[in-house]
Amino acid sequence: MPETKRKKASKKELIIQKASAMMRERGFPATSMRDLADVVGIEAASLYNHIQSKSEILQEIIYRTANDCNVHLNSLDETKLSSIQKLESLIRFHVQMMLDRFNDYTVMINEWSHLSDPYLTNFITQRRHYVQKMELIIQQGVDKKELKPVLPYVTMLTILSSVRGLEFWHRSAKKIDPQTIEDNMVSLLINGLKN
Amino acid sequence: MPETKRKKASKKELIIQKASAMMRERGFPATSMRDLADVVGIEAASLYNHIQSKSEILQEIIYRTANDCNVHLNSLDETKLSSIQKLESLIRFHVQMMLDRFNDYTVMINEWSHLSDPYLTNFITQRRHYVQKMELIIQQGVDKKELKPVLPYVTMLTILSSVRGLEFWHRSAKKIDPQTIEDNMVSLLINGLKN
DNA sequence: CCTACCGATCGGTAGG
DNA sequence: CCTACCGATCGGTAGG
Repeated sequence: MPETKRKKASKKELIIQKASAMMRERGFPATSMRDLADVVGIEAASLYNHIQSKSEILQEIIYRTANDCNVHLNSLDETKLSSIQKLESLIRFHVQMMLDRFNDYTVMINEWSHLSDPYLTNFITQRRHYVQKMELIIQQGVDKKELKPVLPYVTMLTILSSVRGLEFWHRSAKKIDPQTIEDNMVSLLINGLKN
Repeated sequence: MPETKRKKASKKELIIQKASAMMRERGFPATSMRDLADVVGIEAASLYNHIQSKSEILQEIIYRTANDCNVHLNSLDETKLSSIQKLESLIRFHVQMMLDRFNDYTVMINEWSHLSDPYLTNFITQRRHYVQKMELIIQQGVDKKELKPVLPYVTMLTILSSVRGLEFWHRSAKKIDPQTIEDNMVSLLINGLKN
């Protein structure tokens, strides 16, 4: 029955969305299924008609988000952008993920260690590949003299960490608009890299 | 009896040190007093002869670490360093905190939200003052044309976040030595700021 | 510093 | 989707 299935799917989405907000705020271990059920508006036991376990929720949030990051990074391969343009695209993409999908993105970078195997191991592998591809882009920029002779590893860390820092901005009441934040971060990081 | 007191104090230190390592790894909520007691080598109930509560351990770790940061920042007021030199000193101090006192520093920046009031409110206030002083240093550098016309808020976030990113480096098996990491981060950030 | 134990809460299941 | 409930584990205390 499509109707039933659609309703179920959307209820599952609601659960995951509320869980994402709660896990971002309190962290995975401090998020109880009873509190989650409360904000969804059902009893704790009823959650299990839509999801299999608390762990499954975390897996869904993290794997979807990680997948979107991978898709973006891979799409850069098929472009003819310069290294510096690729880096700018990466920075803008991550800033937008942090701002537009705040809960999911923050849960991914803060709570991944609470995944259980084999999902934990798989995530770590995915992330290793991701940062290696980023480092390769930076290395190519250095080789072509587009970038200063920076260490790709340190540069990659600095870029991803700076975006992560926007979590702090997001929580605060600062009245700087998102586009200004994005542009400033791009120029600060890119200026430190340009040759 | 000084002897007894000294012994007790050192046992308390041992408990806090082991707790710091465990809370860094798993987070505060996922750190159980029974697991902590195991690595200390006593029964869970015996922990309470040395500490008052699980919360007290978190408070001790965070307040000591925050205090050291405040002391360093305040010491800059009494120097005649330029804005850029002050920023470099700040970056080096935080990198060293992250590398030398990895557990404590990481617990502070990742687990502070699990403090309970009034410690939580007090910590947030302290942190707000800290970042405001940092922003003032950056603003002064902009005013004196030592720095590019960056936004102090975004710049402060970028610096602190970049240091936080070293947590990732610390966990990895990268064979870059600490001094190289520190120097690279200083040059990457300072080069992006210099006028 | 231990044994013994408390009430509360956890993730999850049975059965309807 | 609910009521009723499970065993496990939590932070912490009493008493010695």
